[in-house]
Amino acid sequence: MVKHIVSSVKDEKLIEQRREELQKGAVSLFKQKGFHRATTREIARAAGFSIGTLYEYIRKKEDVLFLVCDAIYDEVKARMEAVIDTQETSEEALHQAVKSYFQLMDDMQDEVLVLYQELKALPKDAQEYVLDKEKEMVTLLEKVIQNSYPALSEQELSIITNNIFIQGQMWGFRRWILQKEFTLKQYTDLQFDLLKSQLGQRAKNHR
Amino acid sequence: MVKHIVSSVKDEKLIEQRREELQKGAVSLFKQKGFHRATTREIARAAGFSIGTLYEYIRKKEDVLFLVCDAIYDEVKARMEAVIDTQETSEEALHQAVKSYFQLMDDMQDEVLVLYQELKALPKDAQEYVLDKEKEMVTLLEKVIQNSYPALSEQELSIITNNIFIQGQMWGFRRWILQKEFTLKQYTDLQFDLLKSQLGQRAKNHR
Amino acid sequence: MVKHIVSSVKDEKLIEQRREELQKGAVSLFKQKGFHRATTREIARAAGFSIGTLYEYIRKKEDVLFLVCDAIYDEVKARMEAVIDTQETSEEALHQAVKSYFQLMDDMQDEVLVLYQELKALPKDAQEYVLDKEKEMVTLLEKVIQNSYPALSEQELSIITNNIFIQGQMWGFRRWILQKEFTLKQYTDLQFDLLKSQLGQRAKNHR
Amino acid sequence: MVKHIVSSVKDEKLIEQRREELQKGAVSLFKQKGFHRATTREIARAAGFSIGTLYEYIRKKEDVLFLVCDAIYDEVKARMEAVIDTQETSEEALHQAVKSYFQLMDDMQDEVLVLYQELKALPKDAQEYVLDKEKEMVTLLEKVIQNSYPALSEQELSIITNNIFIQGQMWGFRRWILQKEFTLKQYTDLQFDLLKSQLGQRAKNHR
DNA sequence: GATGAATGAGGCTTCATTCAT
DNA sequence: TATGAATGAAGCCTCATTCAT
Repeated sequence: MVKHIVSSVKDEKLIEQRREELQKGAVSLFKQKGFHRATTREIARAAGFSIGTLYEYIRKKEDVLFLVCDAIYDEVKARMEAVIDTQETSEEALHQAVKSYFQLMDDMQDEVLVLYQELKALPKDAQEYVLDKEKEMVTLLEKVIQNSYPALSEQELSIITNNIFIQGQMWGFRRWILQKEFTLKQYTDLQFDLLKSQLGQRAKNHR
Repeated sequence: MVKHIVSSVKDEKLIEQRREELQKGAVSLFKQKGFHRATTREIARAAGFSIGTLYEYIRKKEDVLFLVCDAIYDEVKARMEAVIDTQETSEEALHQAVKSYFQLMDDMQDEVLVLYQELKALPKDAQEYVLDKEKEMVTLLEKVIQNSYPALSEQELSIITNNIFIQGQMWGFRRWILQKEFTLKQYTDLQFDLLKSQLGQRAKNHR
Repeated sequence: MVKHIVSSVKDEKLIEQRREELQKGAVSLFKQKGFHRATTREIARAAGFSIGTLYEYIRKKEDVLFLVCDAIYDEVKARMEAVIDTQETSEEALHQAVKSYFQLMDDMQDEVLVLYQELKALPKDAQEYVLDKEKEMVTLLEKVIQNSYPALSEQELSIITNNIFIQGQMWGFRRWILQKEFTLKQYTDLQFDLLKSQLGQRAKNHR
Repeated sequence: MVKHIVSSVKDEKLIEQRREELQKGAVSLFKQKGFHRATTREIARAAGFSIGTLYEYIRKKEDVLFLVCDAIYDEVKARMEAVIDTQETSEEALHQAVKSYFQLMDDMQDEVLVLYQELKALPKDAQEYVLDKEKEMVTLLEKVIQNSYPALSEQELSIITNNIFIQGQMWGFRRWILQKEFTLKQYTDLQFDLLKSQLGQRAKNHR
């Protein structure tokens, strides 16, 4: 459970449950109107409770945003961990990972969009807290790449991972252009091909 | 001049001038607080005139955002055109273009950030108008790449261009991670190296 | 027991007990923040029970104020009666009475302050009920003065008594000025001296 | 003009004027319902402007209370100064002063009541600021008394002045009892008589 | 009897926009 | 054309009170 946000309700189980309802509702609301345009009353209604009850579980409207961002990252991360094997060392494992990651980004485009748009509306400390979670996700990808191509220099590994990571996010974020030109499969295959060119090259160089 | 935004002032010269003051002020304001948190009064003050005068040159607060986004894209585009040679066909020309583009994204990180954050706050039609300008920028990069590597398939060209375009924007947008690990030069060199791996490979394949 | 406030609890003993806890907590709370700024939740907590339980013993927040004012007057009155002898007729008895009364006002400054500040927040009928208790206290003082100086006219007696009564209350209420200039003993002695001048004079006149 | 409260309006004259309207309306409102029960909208309406305009001249609801308290003290003080001659040394001058002061307290009972009830709702620093004004009023009375009875010790002078000051305020504050028993004239005459007894006595003692 | 989660009316305050000067 | 005072809709949040457990 998120320790950072104070609730006036005592029952921890209930807090967990209500906050989940809250996130669900809020994400779908923020997708439509964004955080700033959503009113607290709308947020409450979207979550299925009254404005009074909303404020039993948060202190400020901002807290909802934090909850949402936090939950999105948690879900993304959980699903990445479920789907990505950090032990395997084959090129095929990397292929799998990239496909899974891109699929995940496709599934969660709206959530990722919310993240991109609203993260900066959080107070600095909350931003950092949330971005730390992002780093863990990047690290996950990084491991997989390193397993398959252990010869990469630190910087090469880092920049390649970042590129992949970003390309996944952009699939949803720049859907207005990318999804017009490519299907997800095409996008995935093309990017993986390009990735292999880079990695193949690097592997040689470092041998 | 932007035709989309109505002003009650008649003198076109004046409109041009005032709107430039307006953009300048607004960008620096939006950098700090974002569009939603900036009040119209603050916008007016940042531009150096009164709230009443502000409303002589715009109709709604949203108009300011449009003006700003539009101006940013115009500036980015102008500077790209100034710096990128779409005639040259050498690999070196591409290298120059990438370096220049990344340098530009470094110069204008704050503006790009504003764009990323606030574009979605515009009404749909304004969004499209502005994104069309972005497409032109992408097209510019695309031409340079194609000049140097004419053998690329349409999709390869498109995705590679998009990747480069995005990597430039992310340099500023994800500065909290990228600029901790890399200097701009390192980032540029590494990305260009990776790009060459891809292009070299492709070039061969298609020959 | 106070008949005016309805409780949903049947057990009279319990009511008595809970209400005492309630008063104790509320007075100390009202001292700090005043009635209006104190929330019912804070009142409940200060009394040591839950918000639900609070509402078993009162009907409205206002009831708490009534309970508190009522209790304060009861305590003041009880302590005055314990300490003031209405039988004695000597000047010394009056001296004793004044000293005791001032001492009491010193002891209960905070309570008196609450009374002064919040009494007007009660509904009219409750105000009257409570002020009747105050009158009894004034009457007590009046008796003592009359015992010692039976020659005073009705109006003289009344005004002198009121003055003493007020001077006692003001010791606490205007502590920010009086308690900077005087110790309680000095204040008491000075006021008693002044009182004697008046009474001595009056006594002569009426003989 | 009160420097302590910020206004977003620039025209100082206007501020002065609007704030006066504000005080007038607010006092009469606070008389009826007290500060806490009066809503900001009621305050605005009582002053004759909209809620938006109200907030052009104050920052917080509390500011209204400050404005009101400050204005009351200013008026009381101005009227005392207009009516009390601090040069004269005759007993008659003192008589005049007391009569005028009591008359003033009669005229301004409601205002004084507001002061008594709500002063504690102000932030500490505002309280001090306002109470300093009260001290000046006490000082005024003190001078008159000292002029007529220069022989009084410092403490005697101080306590006697305080008593008079308080008796004036109480005439309005405890009207429910005092104004039932006395007319203003009676109250004034009786209190002045008592005062003379004290002063006469003291004068002798110190001669 | 005791608890505390749920409720929603209503309070305070902000701020985009208008309009008289 | 420029100004800035005026407006009020609408947002955020609190808190007295209720009621199911």
